[in-house]
Amino acid sequence: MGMGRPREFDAEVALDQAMEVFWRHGYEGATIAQLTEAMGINPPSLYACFGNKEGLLKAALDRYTKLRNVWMDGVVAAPTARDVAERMLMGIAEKQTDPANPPGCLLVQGGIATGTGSENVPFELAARRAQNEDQLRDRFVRAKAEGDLKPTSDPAALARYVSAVSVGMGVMASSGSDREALRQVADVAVQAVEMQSARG
Amino acid sequence: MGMGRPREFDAEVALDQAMEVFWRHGYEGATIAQLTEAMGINPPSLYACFGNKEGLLKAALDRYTKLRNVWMDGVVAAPTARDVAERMLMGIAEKQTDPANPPGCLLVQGGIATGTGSENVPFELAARRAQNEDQLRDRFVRAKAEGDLKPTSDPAALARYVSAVSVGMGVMASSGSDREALRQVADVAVQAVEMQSARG
DNA sequence: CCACATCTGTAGTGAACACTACAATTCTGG
DNA sequence: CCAGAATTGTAGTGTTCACTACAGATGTGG
Repeated sequence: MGMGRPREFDAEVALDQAMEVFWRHGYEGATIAQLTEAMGINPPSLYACFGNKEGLLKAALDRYTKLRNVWMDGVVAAPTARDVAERMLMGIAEKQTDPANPPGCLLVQGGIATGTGSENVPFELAARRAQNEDQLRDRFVRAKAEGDLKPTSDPAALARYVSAVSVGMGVMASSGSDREALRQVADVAVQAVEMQSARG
Repeated sequence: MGMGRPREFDAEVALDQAMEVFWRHGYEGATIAQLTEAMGINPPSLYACFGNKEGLLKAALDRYTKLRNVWMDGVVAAPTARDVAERMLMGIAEKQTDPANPPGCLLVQGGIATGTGSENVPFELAARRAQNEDQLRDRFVRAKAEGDLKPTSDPAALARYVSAVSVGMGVMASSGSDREALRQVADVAVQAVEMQSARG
């Protein structure tokens, strides 16, 4: 018994193309026709490989968050809570205005509100945003234990705050704000974290 | 020559219902069937009154921003830049988790990314968000002139920052964050503005 | 009371959507 | 080289979408 005809496309390359379409048009705004054209395949190949449109989105999100987590590991490796916030927000200002990608963040652009039948998508995106927030919170908990953050500081609140600013910057980027505008936002935002630092 | 059969529904009441549907499902996620049912009218009445789906959205946005502007006038009436930021962000924490409305902000939920043919919608929302930012900026310019904000402060950057935090809070609210979580974000965010205050 | 203008409900319209049936093709194992 | 398994391109499927034609209803001006 043979193993069948081999796939003629690279699933990861195709996923990158699909990711860009979802990033630019959102889950519901992206059509199968756009996706298959960008991926360079025909609908049956898409469905055989990813199940359905939502399965394709999840695969694209997995790939997106995987790359993002590598970056986040570098962010939380900064020596202080203040530097973590600065590295994160300044990095986001850069990434979200990188002309190599659509503006903004896939975890926001993917879909905040949806029609009936796609209610699952916003939850999926929110869950992945929450992962980043958790990682930040853990880092800030450590910073507090180390005496880097004030004893009165609230690491969870700080993490939520940095996460909220990131999302806000993503929306700004997608609606045309340039890199300098985002840097200014990041610069102001970092000062709030600085105020919670022991030597702030 | 007569004036024709009079309209049997109240356009403002119908708009409120349409606003809620757009708020919950976004522009593209809202269907004409959902809109007409919520408004209590049939499609021909909708099209006769508002032109098309996008015209209905614009009318709903006009109504939304009109109410919001009244509130914003109260916000910028606060005595200091810091109090303006606090009043705005704490008020947003409350409004975006008000069970009388869908969670979040219509100017975000309405549509960040869209499919082909609705590219105009995100611009429309961004333009209305920019109005609020401009109003904040003007208020912070005044605060700087009054010596309330430091001479080194950047009113435009501060306004952008507060606007970005507002948007981020809106996304958080729509993905399930409760009022207390938003209040914590607002509380941290205000501290950055406080640092730019002359007596901060 | 009649001509006319506008609204209302019913019942569709064509287009676009996500998804798939099917037959031809290309591989592996024996 | 042949049988079976998986992928491929073509060409659809039914459904849902925004939007509208039309006929009856309800008002105003003369």
